[in-house]
Amino acid sequence: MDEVRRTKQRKAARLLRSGASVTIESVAERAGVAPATVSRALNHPHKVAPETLARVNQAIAQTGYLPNLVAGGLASSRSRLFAAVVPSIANLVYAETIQSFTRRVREKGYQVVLGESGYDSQTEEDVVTALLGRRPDAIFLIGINHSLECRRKLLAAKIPVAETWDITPTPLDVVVGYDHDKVGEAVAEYLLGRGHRAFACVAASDARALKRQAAFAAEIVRRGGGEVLLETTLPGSSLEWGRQRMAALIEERGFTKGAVFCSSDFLALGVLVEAQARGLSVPGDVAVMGFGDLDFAAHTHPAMTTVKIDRTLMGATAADALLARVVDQPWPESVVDLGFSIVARATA
Amino acid sequence: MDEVRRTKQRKAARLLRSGASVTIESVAERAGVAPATVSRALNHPHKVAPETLARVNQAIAQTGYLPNLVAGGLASSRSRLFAAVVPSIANLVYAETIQSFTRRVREKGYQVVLGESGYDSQTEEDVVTALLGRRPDAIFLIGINHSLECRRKLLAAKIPVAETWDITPTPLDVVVGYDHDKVGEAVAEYLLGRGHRAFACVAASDARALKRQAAFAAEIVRRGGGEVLLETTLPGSSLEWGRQRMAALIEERGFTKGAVFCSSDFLALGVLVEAQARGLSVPGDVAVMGFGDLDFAAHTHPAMTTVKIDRTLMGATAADALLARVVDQPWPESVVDLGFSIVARATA
DNA sequence: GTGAAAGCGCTAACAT
DNA sequence: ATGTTAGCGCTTTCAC
Repeated sequence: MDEVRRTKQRKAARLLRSGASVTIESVAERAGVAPATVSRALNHPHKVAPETLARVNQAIAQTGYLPNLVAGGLASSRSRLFAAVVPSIANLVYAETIQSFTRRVREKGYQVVLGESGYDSQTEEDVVTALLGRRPDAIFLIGINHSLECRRKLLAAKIPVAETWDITPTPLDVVVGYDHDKVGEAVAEYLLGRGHRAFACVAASDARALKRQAAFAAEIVRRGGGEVLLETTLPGSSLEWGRQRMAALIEERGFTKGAVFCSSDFLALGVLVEAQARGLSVPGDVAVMGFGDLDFAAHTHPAMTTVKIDRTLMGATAADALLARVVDQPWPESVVDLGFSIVARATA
Repeated sequence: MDEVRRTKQRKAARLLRSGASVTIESVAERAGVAPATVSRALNHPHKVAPETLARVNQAIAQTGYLPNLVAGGLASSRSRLFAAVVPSIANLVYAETIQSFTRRVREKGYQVVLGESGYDSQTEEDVVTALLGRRPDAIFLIGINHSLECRRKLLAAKIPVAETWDITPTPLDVVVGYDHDKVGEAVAEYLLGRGHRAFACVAASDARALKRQAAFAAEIVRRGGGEVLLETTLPGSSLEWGRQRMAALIEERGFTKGAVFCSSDFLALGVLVEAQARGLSVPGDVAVMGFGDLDFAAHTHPAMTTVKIDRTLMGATAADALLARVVDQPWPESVVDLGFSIVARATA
């Protein structure tokens, strides 16, 4: 008895300190029902009598009760949290993917914890590990290259995993993306078809951009287009680096006539600006091709020819796949190829 | 006894189904200590004997134990989670703020749940409410305009709140940003000082951009610069809208000589492109001024004159303020004015 | 349809 | 320095 009293005292002290936050118990008392009924009213309203439901909802409104999802998550082993890790939040293409992903899962009552890998697989592993501690119901990743240890941890977590922005026959779970080799080849074919005879390729040094670059160069060679001048930048992408690499192409390699394929629209915009600033005409002297079809691509001057990737659909599809798996609904495909398309505009 | 057995059976069944995830208890058994000791080894290593610590760490490594932060959060009433809500994730300026915020809090072992308000205060309220259910230890917001109900809920949550990207003498808690009125005035002064005699201002219709626009126009008038042609776009910012508004300025308002102040660098880039596409010289005919000093601004052609905002510092400072408050360390200032600076380059 | 009871996996006094 | 104990606030059988 004495012990019980002491416990109550401690509890009271804590509540006082924490501002006596309202719990399911206080709502239950007010509504004259058991806590379990309040829980049901919230999570399975159809399992509760209409009038009881009304009383509970009234009590909730009166108290301003906000269910504690941490407690709920622990009790139900469903955190209603999805984890997402991207190379960089400040890269528009990933930001847009995250945006559509976040919106879609939010519609279903899930929230997103965000992590950033900085294009580094060790960091990715660390971030993934940290996020898994939050026991997310599913996880969203960019790319298919993860450290062995990272893959192991992901598998051990036994949750749905979506890999995106690439494609592979052997995904960890679901993969939704497109084929970078095919992009490189398609661009090579397109540029050759436009009659260009000299080629360069400026790519950021991240795994996927380099894959496109390699495939592009190989295909140009295979089709008799000759050697491709290769330039790379740090991962990420910026107008500045595009200008820089184009300047190098012109000054160090004498490239003033031909087509340049860039691994991102920002890089391509830089190449375009640098060419124009030096008095070269685009596409007359140099043709420029971007990648991504970001918002601005259609509105540069001249309008940018690029490769369109549906980033929004990619985020939404990954979300749908994870959502389906989380509730054990069928989601037959484990490999979703969203493809890409070449958008022919004026720069190439 | 029978009951105990039934319980154990249920537990066993669950573990089997869930893959028998390793808990603090299994680690404790393996290390030959009590669960509390494992907890201490993890959270207060200095409170544990070196050799015990070693045994525990070994057991952790052997089992691949990953502490359940959900359970930990519930037990300690510290979720080690920060919430962040921004108008749009796909807007570079917010993405960069989130990036520096996320990085800084991660260093201290916190994670970030992300929400998006879509520039709408009702949506903001909904998102904030949902995130508060996760019992974050602190929350990061953009702007100082929140619905009354939203403010109420924020206050009721009794957690540190950082408002950013604006300044006010009456923040909910801490505010770190800069003064939009002063920006408008400073730009007016700058442009007048450069000898311009006709003015336009293209602004996205979000609260802060409109504040800058109004202050700019008022200051131009006050200093005898005449009426300012005002154009607005939807919230957000894009090159496309910049071109569009500039086209309207030229065609509908006959604006072919003067200075245009834009509420973002993307908008300014659009204005620049449109002017150049129409054969107007920049800054000869039209001067263009942006806002934000995004990466690309220094590398457009001509280089863009703009207003520099330290987005990275803003995110990091907000993070520091919240981190300090969460651990009850002193953080004296409740209003942090990061200021801004005009970066005079070639377009204006 | 509703209530009682038993945890979810961890932390934090408290006792030793 | 370590173990014991009592919850954190909720969900979920299981009875009724």
